[in-house]
Amino acid sequence: MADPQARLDEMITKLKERDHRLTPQRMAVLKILAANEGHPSVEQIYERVKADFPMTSLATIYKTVTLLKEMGEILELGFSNDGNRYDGIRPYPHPHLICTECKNIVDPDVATLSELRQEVAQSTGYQIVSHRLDFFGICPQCQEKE
Amino acid sequence: MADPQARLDEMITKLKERDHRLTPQRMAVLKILAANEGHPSVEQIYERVKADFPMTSLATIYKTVTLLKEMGEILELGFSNDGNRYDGIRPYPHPHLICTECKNIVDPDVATLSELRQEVAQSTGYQIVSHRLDFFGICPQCQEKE
DNA sequence: GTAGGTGCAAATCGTTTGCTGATTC
DNA sequence: GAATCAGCAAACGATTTGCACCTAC
Repeated sequence: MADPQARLDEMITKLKERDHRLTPQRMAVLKILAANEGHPSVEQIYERVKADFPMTSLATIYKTVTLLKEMGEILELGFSNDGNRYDGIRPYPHPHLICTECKNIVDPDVATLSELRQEVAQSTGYQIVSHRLDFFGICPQCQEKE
Repeated sequence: MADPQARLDEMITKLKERDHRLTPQRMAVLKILAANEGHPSVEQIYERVKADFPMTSLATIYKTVTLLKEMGEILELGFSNDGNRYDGIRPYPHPHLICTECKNIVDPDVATLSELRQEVAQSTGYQIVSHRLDFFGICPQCQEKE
């Protein structure tokens, strides 16, 4: 499930099932989201798409991202300050590790997470639907720079 | 540490130490944050303060909240959609449980959380500075309404 | 008296929306 | 050919800022 090409094909299939069209711009956005390098922001996607299609507008990126989000094909990491970030390769809740210096985002392995959800559900009576777990820190590269 | 009055006194002390003043509006904001009922938003604080001081402006609420945030006396829960929410009684990272229906926020007890941080730090080499853990679900009251 | 605070209005920034003309299927 | 999409500009909502007046200390 971490194969960008397979993920891209899957997204394309899902779009066609819903009678959505594959324009060159949209294709470029899909590729970037499926690659998921550093969990890009809309602005970053925009810059990369403009390299191939200089006419592209920000609104188009937003529209495609919103569509994929509604389809559940990408995971949105919302931030109240900076812009939101997106994960197109693992569109389900999972922990993230965010470098506060370079703003890169990676996926750490966390073994004991599902226990946490159960623990909270049992002790509170809530019906847990989703979760969000972010760790903030300084990545090894940025530590060296200091 | 969950005593609103003690927390209020502590905030007042911290403000005076920094040569900040205690205006009636600011006092009202502090009280609401120290009570921490449901982790209020700026808008909610504004509405409650206006009950006592109708002249109060939103900007003043924002300025006080920003000041307290910078002083580390309140915890900000940023949300990219809805407005941010604040915790004035436990101004350090801890898990939250958010009802997606009524938007209320409570603090669940989670035992195994500190292990998680260590696990991530060790396996990634990051210097973990902070974290954020949110669970989204439907609270018992809202479950009954359905 | 003075540093700091308040209230107002305007500015900001990420995101959304309305519309018109173009494009995919 | 028709439904969908792209691009542009205007609208939006939460938050911030600039500034003149005010007030706690």
